[in-house]
Amino acid sequence: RKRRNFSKQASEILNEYFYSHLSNPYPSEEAKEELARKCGITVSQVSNWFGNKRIRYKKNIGKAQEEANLYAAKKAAGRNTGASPYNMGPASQGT
Amino acid sequence: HHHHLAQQQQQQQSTTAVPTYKWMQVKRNVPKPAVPKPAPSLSDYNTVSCTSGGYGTGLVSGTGVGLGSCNVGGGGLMGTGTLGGVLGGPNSLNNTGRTNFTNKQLTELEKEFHFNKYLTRARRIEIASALQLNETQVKIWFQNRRMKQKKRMKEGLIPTEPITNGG
DNA sequence: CTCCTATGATTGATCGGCCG
DNA sequence: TCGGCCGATCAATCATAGGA
Repeated sequence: RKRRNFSKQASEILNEYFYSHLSNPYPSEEAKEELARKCGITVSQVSNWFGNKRIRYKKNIGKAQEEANLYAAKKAAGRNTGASPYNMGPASQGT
Repeated sequence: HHHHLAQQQQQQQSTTAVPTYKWMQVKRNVPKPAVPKPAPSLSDYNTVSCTSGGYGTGLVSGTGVGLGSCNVGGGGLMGTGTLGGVLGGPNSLNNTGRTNFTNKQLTELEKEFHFNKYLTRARRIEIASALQLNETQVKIWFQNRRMKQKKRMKEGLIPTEPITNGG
């Protein structure tokens, strides 16, 4: 069985969501479905991706993650002028 | 939407410094990292050093950590099982406390699973004893198994055997 | 081709919520 | 109140893909 890395575009979408919700990177089932559709992968793969991302982010706290955060933060800020790709409900965020 | 609160610890204005959120500090009650006992006494094996408390800043979700630290030598459910095999059990405990199920054990468990997805108390005891596993181990295995099959159904509608499509 | 790192998938075990 | 189950997640690990 050969594992395939996700497309650059998919990784981009996932990272955008992750860093845009760094305060609570736990997408709801609904959000996962949306991400899966946009990334062209399954919901399970989205779950796996976030699971790995969270764990690996924690393992690198104080290394280069902060840098990555900067990357997405800027990106999100610039693109959100119109149709933001993060319209999905995160996971009981805010009230 | 459970033990994770989007509670901000600190909001730094500098872009280079990322705030530390709760989820980043969430530490789970990691199982016992095996028992480093090169010289197991044949009598005083009762001294089970459990990593109770002491997580300091760690946000252990557990409620009043102290007893649930050790998954072995507990009580109630696992009577003779003893996951960690304090008595030098034949189990393949990893350095991290993760149990390495043997092929035989997995085979037996899977066989049982095909027979019935849910176990009864009696059945569990039998299997646990037969496979030399903890009752909890068997219970958890079935739990995970059910979830796994469910997931398979959702993706490929194919229970058991993740056949690799030739496409 | 070889060595090392990044990354997706797997899985035993944990957490909180719900039910009888 | 207690034990079992569910759904989600954690945390360690496996195997492979990708870069130098």
